[in-house]
Amino acid sequence: MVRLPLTFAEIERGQRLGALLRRARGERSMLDIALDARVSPETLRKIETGRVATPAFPTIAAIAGVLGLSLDAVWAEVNQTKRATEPTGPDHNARERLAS
Amino acid sequence: MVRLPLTFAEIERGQRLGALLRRARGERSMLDIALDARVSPETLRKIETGRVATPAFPTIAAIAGVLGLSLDAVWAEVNQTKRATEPTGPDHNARERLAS
DNA sequence: TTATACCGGGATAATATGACCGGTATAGTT
DNA sequence: AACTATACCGGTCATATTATCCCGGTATAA
Repeated sequence: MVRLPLTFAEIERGQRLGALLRRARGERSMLDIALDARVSPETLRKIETGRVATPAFPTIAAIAGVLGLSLDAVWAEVNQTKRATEPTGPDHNARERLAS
Repeated sequence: MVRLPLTFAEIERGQRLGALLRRARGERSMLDIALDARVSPETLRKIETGRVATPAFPTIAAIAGVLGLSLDAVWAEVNQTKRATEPTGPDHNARERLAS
Protein backbone atom coordinates (compact mmCIF):
# COMPACT_ATOMS: atom_id res chain seq x y z
CA MET A 1 0.00 0.00 0.00
CA VAL A 2 1.81 3.00 -1.19
CA ARG A 3 -0.72 5.57 -2.19
CA LEU A 4 -4.27 4.76 -1.42
CA PRO A 5 -6.75 5.25 -4.24
CA LEU A 6 -9.27 8.00 -3.78
CA THR A 7 -12.28 6.92 -1.80
CA PHE A 8 -15.78 7.51 -3.06
CA ALA A 9 -16.23 10.19 -0.41
CA GLU A 10 -13.14 12.00 -1.63
CA ILE A 11 -14.32 11.84 -5.21
CA GLU A 12 -17.69 13.26 -4.25
CA ARG A 13 -16.05 15.99 -2.23
CA GLY A 14 -13.94 16.85 -5.26
CA GLN A 15 -17.09 17.14 -7.33
CA ARG A 16 -18.62 19.48 -4.78
CA LEU A 17 -15.46 21.55 -4.82
CA GLY A 18 -15.58 21.84 -8.58
CA ALA A 19 -19.24 22.77 -8.59
CA LEU A 20 -18.62 25.40 -5.93
CA LEU A 21 -15.81 27.01 -7.90
CA ARG A 22 -17.85 26.96 -11.07
CA ARG A 23 -20.78 28.64 -9.36
CA ALA A 24 -18.49 31.28 -7.92
CA ARG A 25 -17.03 31.95 -11.36
CA GLY A 26 -20.35 33.29 -12.52
CA GLU A 27 -20.26 34.71 -16.03
CA ARG A 28 -16.51 35.01 -16.29
CA SER A 29 -14.80 32.55 -18.59
CA MET A 30 -12.51 29.75 -17.50
CA LEU A 31 -9.68 31.26 -19.47
CA ASP A 32 -10.03 34.59 -17.68
CA ILE A 33 -9.93 33.04 -14.23
CA ALA A 34 -7.15 30.63 -15.12
CA LEU A 35 -4.90 33.36 -16.44
CA ASP A 36 -5.58 35.48 -13.37
CA ALA A 37 -4.84 32.59 -11.02
CA ARG A 38 -1.81 31.55 -13.06
CA VAL A 39 -3.00 28.01 -13.48
CA SER A 40 -3.53 26.18 -16.74
CA PRO A 41 -7.05 26.49 -18.19
CA GLU A 42 -6.97 22.72 -18.52
CA THR A 43 -6.30 22.35 -14.83
CA LEU A 44 -9.12 24.69 -13.90
CA ARG A 45 -11.45 22.78 -16.17
CA LYS A 46 -10.50 19.46 -14.62
CA ILE A 47 -11.08 20.80 -11.15
CA GLU A 48 -14.41 22.38 -12.03
CA THR A 49 -15.67 19.23 -13.71
CA GLY A 50 -14.65 17.17 -10.71
CA ARG A 51 -12.11 15.13 -12.61
CA VAL A 52 -9.41 16.10 -10.14
CA ALA A 53 -10.60 15.31 -6.66
CA THR A 54 -7.69 16.49 -4.50
CA PRO A 55 -5.94 19.42 -6.18
CA ALA A 56 -2.87 21.03 -4.70
CA PHE A 57 -3.33 23.54 -1.90
CA PRO A 58 -1.63 26.39 -3.81
CA THR A 59 -3.81 25.68 -6.85
CA ILE A 60 -7.06 26.00 -4.94
CA ALA A 61 -5.76 28.94 -2.96
CA ALA A 62 -4.89 30.83 -6.14
CA ILE A 63 -8.25 30.13 -7.74
CA ALA A 64 -10.17 30.99 -4.60
CA GLY A 65 -8.19 34.20 -4.37
CA VAL A 66 -9.20 35.25 -7.86
CA LEU A 67 -12.82 34.34 -7.17
CA GLY A 68 -12.83 36.20 -3.88
CA LEU A 69 -13.62 33.09 -1.87
CA SER A 70 -12.44 32.26 1.62
CA LEU A 71 -10.54 29.00 1.77
CA ASP A 72 -12.09 28.22 5.12
CA ALA A 73 -15.56 28.77 3.72
CA VAL A 74 -14.77 26.62 0.70
CA TRP A 75 -13.47 23.80 2.88
CA ALA A 76 -16.44 24.03 5.22
CA GLU A 77 -18.99 23.93 2.45
CA VAL A 78 -17.30 21.20 0.51
CA ASN A 79 -17.28 19.00 3.58
CA GLN A 80 -20.84 19.31 4.64
CA THR A 81 -23.03 16.42 3.70
CA LYS A 82 -25.91 17.36 1.51
CA ARG A 83 -29.20 17.01 3.31
CA ALA A 84 -32.73 18.11 2.83
CA THR A 85 -33.32 21.81 3.38
CA GLU A 86 -34.85 22.66 6.71
CA PRO A 87 -37.68 25.14 6.13
CA THR A 88 -37.78 26.11 9.79
CA GLY A 89 -34.12 26.26 10.58
CA PRO A 90 -31.56 28.94 9.79
CA ASP A 91 -30.03 28.88 6.36
CA HIS A 92 -26.41 28.10 7.02
CA ASN A 93 -25.67 27.90 3.32
CA ALA A 94 -26.83 31.34 2.37
CA ARG A 95 -23.40 32.91 2.41
CA GLU A 96 -21.76 30.26 0.35
CA ARG A 97 -24.48 30.44 -2.24
CA LEU A 98 -23.74 34.05 -2.94
CA ALA A 99 -22.25 33.28 -6.33
CA SER A 100 -25.55 32.38 -7.99
CA MET B 1 6.38 19.78 -21.23
CA VAL B 2 3.61 18.21 -19.33
CA ARG B 3 3.98 18.94 -15.69
CA LEU B 4 6.26 21.78 -14.87
CA PRO B 5 8.88 21.08 -12.20
CA LEU B 6 8.56 23.01 -8.99
CA THR B 7 10.10 26.45 -9.13
CA PHE B 8 12.44 27.81 -6.48
CA ALA B 9 9.68 30.08 -5.28
CA GLU B 10 7.33 27.14 -4.86
CA ILE B 11 9.93 25.11 -3.00
CA GLU B 12 10.69 27.96 -0.65
CA ARG B 13 7.00 28.56 -0.10
CA GLY B 14 6.63 24.90 0.76
CA GLN B 15 9.38 25.25 3.31
CA ARG B 16 7.65 28.23 4.88
CA LEU B 17 4.42 26.25 4.99
CA GLY B 18 6.14 23.39 6.76
CA ALA B 19 7.80 25.67 9.25
CA LEU B 20 4.51 27.37 9.98
CA LEU B 21 2.73 24.11 10.64
CA ARG B 22 5.53 22.89 12.86
CA ARG B 23 5.45 26.10 14.86
CA ALA B 24 1.71 25.81 15.27
CA ARG B 25 2.05 22.23 16.45
CA GLY B 26 3.82 23.40 19.60
CA GLU B 27 4.54 20.60 22.03
CA ARG B 28 2.17 18.09 20.55
CA SER B 29 3.75 15.18 18.72
CA MET B 30 3.59 14.58 14.99
CA LEU B 31 1.86 11.29 15.60
CA ASP B 32 -0.85 12.93 17.64
CA ILE B 33 -1.60 15.55 15.01
CA ALA B 34 -1.36 13.11 12.14
CA LEU B 35 -3.81 10.69 13.70
CA ASP B 36 -6.22 13.51 14.44
CA ALA B 37 -5.98 14.86 10.90
CA ARG B 38 -6.20 11.37 9.43
CA VAL B 39 -3.03 11.71 7.43
CA SER B 40 0.01 9.50 7.58
CA PRO B 41 2.68 10.59 10.09
CA GLU B 42 5.16 10.27 7.26
CA THR B 43 3.16 12.69 5.18
CA LEU B 44 2.98 15.22 7.99
CA ARG B 45 6.69 14.92 8.54
CA LYS B 46 7.49 15.47 4.89
CA ILE B 47 5.29 18.53 4.80
CA GLU B 48 6.75 19.97 7.99
CA THR B 49 10.30 19.44 6.81
CA GLY B 50 9.48 21.10 3.50
CA ARG B 51 10.16 18.02 1.44
CA VAL B 52 6.71 18.23 -0.08
CA ALA B 53 6.26 21.67 -1.55
CA THR B 54 2.69 21.57 -2.82
CA PRO B 55 0.58 19.22 -0.71
CA ALA B 56 -3.02 18.50 -1.54
CA PHE B 57 -5.66 20.96 -0.46
CA PRO B 58 -7.55 18.42 1.70
CA THR B 59 -4.31 17.41 3.37
CA ILE B 60 -3.43 20.93 4.45
CA ALA B 61 -7.03 21.70 5.33
CA ALA B 62 -7.22 18.69 7.63
CA ILE B 63 -3.93 19.52 9.36
CA ALA B 64 -4.82 23.19 9.71
CA GLY B 65 -8.15 22.14 11.16
CA VAL B 66 -6.51 20.08 13.85
CA LEU B 67 -4.06 22.86 14.63
CA GLY B 68 -6.82 25.45 14.77
CA LEU B 69 -5.37 27.47 11.92
CA SER B 70 -7.28 29.47 9.35
CA LEU B 71 -6.47 28.37 5.82
CA ASP B 72 -6.65 31.95 4.63
CA ALA B 73 -4.19 33.02 7.32
CA VAL B 74 -1.87 30.16 6.44
CA TRP B 75 -1.94 31.05 2.76
CA ALA B 76 -1.37 34.73 3.44
CA GLU B 77 1.52 34.11 5.78
CA VAL B 78 3.17 31.56 3.57
CA ASN B 79 3.07 33.94 0.65
CA GLN B 80 4.76 36.89 2.23
CA THR B 81 8.46 36.61 1.68
CA LYS B 82 9.31 39.56 3.87
CA ARG B 83 11.47 38.55 6.81
CA ALA B 84 10.92 40.44 9.99
CA THR B 85 14.52 39.93 11.08
CA GLU B 86 17.80 38.99 9.49
CA PRO B 87 16.85 39.11 5.84
CA THR B 88 18.60 36.39 3.92
CA GLY B 89 18.85 35.83 0.21
CA PRO B 90 17.03 33.14 -1.67
CA ASP B 91 18.04 29.63 -0.82
CA HIS B 92 19.73 28.43 -3.95
CA ASN B 93 20.38 25.00 -2.52
CA ALA B 94 16.77 24.27 -1.81
CA ARG B 95 16.26 22.33 -5.01
CA GLU B 96 19.28 20.14 -4.45
CA ARG B 97 18.18 19.34 -0.93
CA LEU B 98 14.78 18.37 -2.20
CA ALA B 99 16.05 16.06 -4.88
CA SER B 100 15.45 12.46 -3.98
C1' DT C 1 17.46 -1.03 28.61
C1' DT C 2 13.19 0.76 27.01
C1' DA C 3 10.41 4.05 24.97
C1' DT C 4 9.21 8.20 22.51
C1' DA C 5 10.18 11.40 18.90
C1' DC C 6 12.11 12.76 14.92
C1' DC C 7 15.26 12.31 10.77
C1' DG C 8 16.85 11.21 5.79
C1' DG C 9 16.64 8.05 2.16
C1' DG C 10 14.55 4.66 -0.77
C1' DA C 11 10.67 2.49 -3.09
C1' DT C 12 6.15 2.48 -5.37
C1' DA C 13 1.16 3.18 -6.64
C1' DA C 14 -1.85 6.82 -7.50
C1' DT C 15 -2.68 11.31 -8.59
C1' DA C 16 -2.01 16.24 -10.47
C1' DT C 17 -0.61 19.14 -13.99
C1' DG C 18 -0.42 20.30 -18.56
C1' DA C 19 -0.85 19.62 -23.35
C1' DC C 20 -3.28 17.84 -27.47
C1' DC C 21 -7.36 16.12 -30.19
C1' DG C 22 -11.90 16.19 -32.14
C1' DG C 23 -16.47 17.30 -30.88
C1' DT C 24 -20.69 20.21 -29.39
C1' DA C 25 -23.17 24.48 -28.73
C1' DT C 26 -23.99 29.22 -29.17
C1' DA C 27 -23.72 33.72 -31.09
C1' DG C 28 -22.33 36.87 -34.38
C1' DT C 29 -20.84 37.86 -39.30
C1' DT C 30 -20.66 37.83 -44.25
C1' DA D 1 -26.81 29.51 -45.71
C1' DA D 2 -21.90 29.26 -44.69
C1' DC D 3 -18.35 30.97 -42.01
C1' DT D 4 -15.93 32.64 -37.65
C1' DA D 5 -15.07 33.01 -32.96
C1' DT D 6 -15.75 31.89 -28.25
C1' DA D 7 -16.56 28.54 -24.69
C1' DC D 8 -16.68 24.26 -22.99
C1' DC D 9 -16.50 19.03 -23.17
C1' DG D 10 -14.44 14.09 -22.73
C1' DG D 11 -10.65 11.22 -23.92
C1' DT D 12 -5.79 10.39 -24.02
C1' DC D 13 -1.12 10.97 -23.22
C1' DA D 14 3.53 12.31 -20.83
C1' DT D 15 5.90 13.73 -16.91
C1' DA D 16 6.35 15.53 -12.15
C1' DT D 17 4.87 15.09 -7.71
C1' DT D 18 2.38 13.34 -3.90
C1' DA D 19 0.99 9.96 -0.12
C1' DT D 20 2.35 6.07 1.97
C1' DC D 21 5.16 2.48 3.23
C1' DC D 22 9.79 0.67 5.00
C1' DC D 23 14.51 0.89 7.03
C1' DG D 24 18.26 2.28 9.87
C1' DG D 25 19.91 6.05 12.46
C1' DT D 26 20.19 9.94 16.19
C1' DA D 27 18.74 12.14 20.45
C1' DT D 28 16.52 12.36 24.74
C1' DA D 29 14.66 10.65 28.82
C1' DA D 30 12.65 7.27 32.08
